[in-house]
Amino acid sequence: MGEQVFNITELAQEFDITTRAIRFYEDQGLLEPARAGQRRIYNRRDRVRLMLILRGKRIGLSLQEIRELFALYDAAHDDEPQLQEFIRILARKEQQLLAQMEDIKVVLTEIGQLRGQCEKSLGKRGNGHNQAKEL
Amino acid sequence: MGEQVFNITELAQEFDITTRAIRFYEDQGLLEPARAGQRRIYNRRDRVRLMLILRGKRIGLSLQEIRELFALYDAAHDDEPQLQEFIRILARKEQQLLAQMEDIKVVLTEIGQLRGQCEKSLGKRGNGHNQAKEL
DNA sequence: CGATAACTTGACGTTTACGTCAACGTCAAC
DNA sequence: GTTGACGTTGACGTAAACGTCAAGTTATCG
Repeated sequence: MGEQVFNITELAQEFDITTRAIRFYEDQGLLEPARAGQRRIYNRRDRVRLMLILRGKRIGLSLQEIRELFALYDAAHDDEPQLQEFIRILARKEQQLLAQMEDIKVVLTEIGQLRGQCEKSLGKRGNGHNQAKEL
Repeated sequence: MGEQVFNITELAQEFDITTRAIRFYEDQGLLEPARAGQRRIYNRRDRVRLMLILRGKRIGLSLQEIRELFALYDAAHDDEPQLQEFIRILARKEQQLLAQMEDIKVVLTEIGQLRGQCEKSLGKRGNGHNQAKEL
């Protein structure tokens, strides 16, 4: 009934990051793996944390923000002011994410239009001087 | 019939950035405003460029990527290989953006769930030891 | 036992995107 | 004419997120 564990290179390979990055996250207080001697041993919970870190990064959170969210989440279960603060942070981030999604939609639309234009001008080649609007 | 122009502080205020940032974008080859003596004069086209720069940043493009896209867009009208490259870059970025939107959706969903939990535990207070699942 | 591989802890270097002076130019207002 | 307000060009500083050695430790294989 031994719990499943991982070493640092396994995690690095699984998530396609460097071991240096993983140690850096630990330096920043985002991970606290157990040790066997001086070597780091990661359990499933550590692995989940790492996944959360990486997803946080993908949506534009800084490591500091991720750490704050971890800390608040840990504290939020029995401290009401912390819990309120947690909710506020989440709401604020939600607004940022929604705004970002709007930007992304706009850009995707424009990409589609531009690609349409490109392929058209590839088809009827040789006109060479499309009027470039305003950019 | 003089064209509408702006100076650097006007643009800085309008877009809530510093003049330093605007000059930095020029250093990086993203803007080329006219000059009146040594002072910079921005026209509507410069202003649109600045808007594009800022939107590019908001969706996670580096200044270098933005510059490349500008350059490719400029060249793409009469150079077919450039145009193909342009399309490839746009397609790649589109995939990144779609993946990012997926991440954002997941996080927004979780934020909603967490907020629900928070408000519930605020209502029926005093149980103090919610089982924190896996985080 | 020695070699090799994998891991460890510093320590310093790097890139991006500006911030922050310093020192100077210029133009209108007093 | 000088005093601000605003603008300019360097030059150096900074924070985030690692990369890149260097030098030592531990485990394992033959």
